[in-house]
Amino acid sequence: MADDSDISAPEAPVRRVRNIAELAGIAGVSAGTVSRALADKPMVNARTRDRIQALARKHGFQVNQMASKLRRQKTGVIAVVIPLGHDRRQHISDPFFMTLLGVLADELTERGYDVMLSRAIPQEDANWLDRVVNSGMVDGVLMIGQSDQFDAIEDVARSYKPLVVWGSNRAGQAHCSVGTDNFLGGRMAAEYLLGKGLRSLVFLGDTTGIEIDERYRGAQAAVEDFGQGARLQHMPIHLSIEEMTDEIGVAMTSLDGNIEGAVCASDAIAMATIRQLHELGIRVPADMAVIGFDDLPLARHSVPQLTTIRQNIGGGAAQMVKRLMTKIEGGDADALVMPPELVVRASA
Amino acid sequence: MADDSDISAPEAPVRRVRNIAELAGIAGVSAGTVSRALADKPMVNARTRDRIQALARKHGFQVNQMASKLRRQKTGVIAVVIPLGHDRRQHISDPFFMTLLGVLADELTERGYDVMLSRAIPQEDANWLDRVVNSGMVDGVLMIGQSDQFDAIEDVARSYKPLVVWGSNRAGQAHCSVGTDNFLGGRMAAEYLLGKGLRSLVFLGDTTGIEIDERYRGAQAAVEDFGQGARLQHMPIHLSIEEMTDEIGVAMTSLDGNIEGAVCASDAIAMATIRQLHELGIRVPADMAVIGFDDLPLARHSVPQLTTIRQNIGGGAAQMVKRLMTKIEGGDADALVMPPELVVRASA
DNA sequence: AGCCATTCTACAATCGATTGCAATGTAGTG
DNA sequence: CACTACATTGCAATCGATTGTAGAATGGCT
Repeated sequence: MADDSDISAPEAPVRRVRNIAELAGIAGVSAGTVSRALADKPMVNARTRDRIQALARKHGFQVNQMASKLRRQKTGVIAVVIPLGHDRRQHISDPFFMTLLGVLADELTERGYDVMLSRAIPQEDANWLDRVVNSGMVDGVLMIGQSDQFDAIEDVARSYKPLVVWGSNRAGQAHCSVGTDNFLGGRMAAEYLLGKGLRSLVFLGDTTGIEIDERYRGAQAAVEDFGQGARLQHMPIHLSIEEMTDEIGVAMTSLDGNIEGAVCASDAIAMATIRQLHELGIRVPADMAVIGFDDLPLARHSVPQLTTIRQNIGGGAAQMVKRLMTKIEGGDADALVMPPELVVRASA
Repeated sequence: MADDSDISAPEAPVRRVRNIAELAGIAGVSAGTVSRALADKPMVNARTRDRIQALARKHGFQVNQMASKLRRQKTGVIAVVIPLGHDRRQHISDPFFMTLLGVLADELTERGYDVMLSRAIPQEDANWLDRVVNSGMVDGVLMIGQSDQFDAIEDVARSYKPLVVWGSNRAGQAHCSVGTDNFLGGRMAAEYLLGKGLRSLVFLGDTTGIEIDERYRGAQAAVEDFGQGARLQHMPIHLSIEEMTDEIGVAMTSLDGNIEGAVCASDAIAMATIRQLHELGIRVPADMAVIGFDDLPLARHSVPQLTTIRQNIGGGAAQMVKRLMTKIEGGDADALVMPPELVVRASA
């Protein structure tokens, strides 16, 4: 009977309700009751609850998350941060970032969390991580890659629990990481090429970031162990697509002797390489074998399809989120090092 | 002299300060002064300001964003939402989404905004958009694609100003959109193939979403206008990479007669198509021409490189953000329809 | 009717930062 | 010395929702 819309026209423009107090006024109850009703607390009478919820719908009312989160000291937001440490021109749209981000976002939204995206540039902002962590905006932090910020991450991780990082695991490190055994992956890639009888190899990738450095050292180890005159040259290739393409072109023409196989630090590099070789009239894999790293969805879309070292991105993302959840709940979680897997397709 | 760290060990563990009041206590001033000092307000004495800022740094103090945002009624957060209306299995990691998201994120972080990522599934949640808009969590909303939610978007846009959508523009629509002339793009793609003497074409893409539907209708118009026995078949292909691949395989073998050219609704579809054709021993472009849509970065990485209809994603993203900013400041912004551009590479 | 147990609801404190206004202090001037 | 002007700082209200607790209302029972 206090419901005015029954009297006025059915399509009457309902006044926009901005806060709980107003809605409480309309419903003739107190703000506390409205809050409990909207939260489906059992304490409030079922009839009042339904009435209030209907009223809220009718007036298009949504509780103000800012206020709610402040009061409850819980935000329901997870930050996904991408440190662009060693290669600041690397774009956030890097295909590996994007792929992992996509899977993480799916996983998190499914659990009712919102995702906040942060791009961090350590050179410009020394306590980049602190800023995210202590902003009071997020319940936890997922990080994609360690870049060259291992120590900075360690610092924060010692006092901040809900943090999980995609990347390498060094013995005794404080932060919880989920990632692939990069050294083994690099080794597998090189061994595969060596096993095919190729002796003159090149590693394409910039080794400032620790993950790629480990891949390189793995490949090196494989070549050294193999002996028999096998050798591995090294060309640092940046990760931004624009730079990458030219650098690879230069690399291909400036290398020593006749290269038979390329171990690439990522699928993106591998694809750019294949394309450059194609333009130089060098056939893959007949004239040169190319092996990638990551096994991104697009690895299957190249021609020839990419032979690559697979990281289990989907499984890894799920594990990152799972570990983060237990950490948010106060538990502890250990690091996860997943075995890489050789995926033989057509490029090597 | 009140500074205890000068007396105790240099690496003394400093107590973690959680709020302004605590820091104010340490500094011997009031909370208000601390707030002003940290915000660099000119009102506070330079010496006190520096002292307080130093203290804040030392104790690793960051103002609580939740509280700050609540008080200031401004969040500094922009939501980027992706409606998965017609194709819920479409993954958030779709390459077009990811590419646009990447550019948007770069653009927004540069302006000091944080980015909140939302995946919306209209079937499961009728007022998905309302929820984002009225959560009090964001200052504005950017939407990637309209999917089949044109009306829902219109509804919200009528009362909610700071909303900009990537997608099509229909005469008289209420929401501000930035996008490509999809009809013209589809037409250009088909005309290009027709101009090469190809007569039997197929359009690959599901037309439930309005953008792709317009591309299809553009291609149709081109074929009809051309006459001379040219014809266009249609195969709906879903957008998730997993489904796509099989569907294309089926499509290629079940189509009527000898297809000479494929107009693809996206680069992702085009690349999957090229690969499938490669496996069937059909050469591109010698046996069949394939033209994509989008010109994603990866279009240059396929072999052969993709001929495609270019959408100006970078420019469009910049325009979306610019329009959103003027809308946030209370201004008005009109829609932008960008001309597509034919990029001829090697696949057609 | 009277009493107890049970359910609901209202009140008020709280989360942490911001900001208008009042109050204090200091310097400058006649 | 008195008084004004200005620079700083403190006080307290406020943003909007949540929640412990006290008290009111209801129902059942003797």
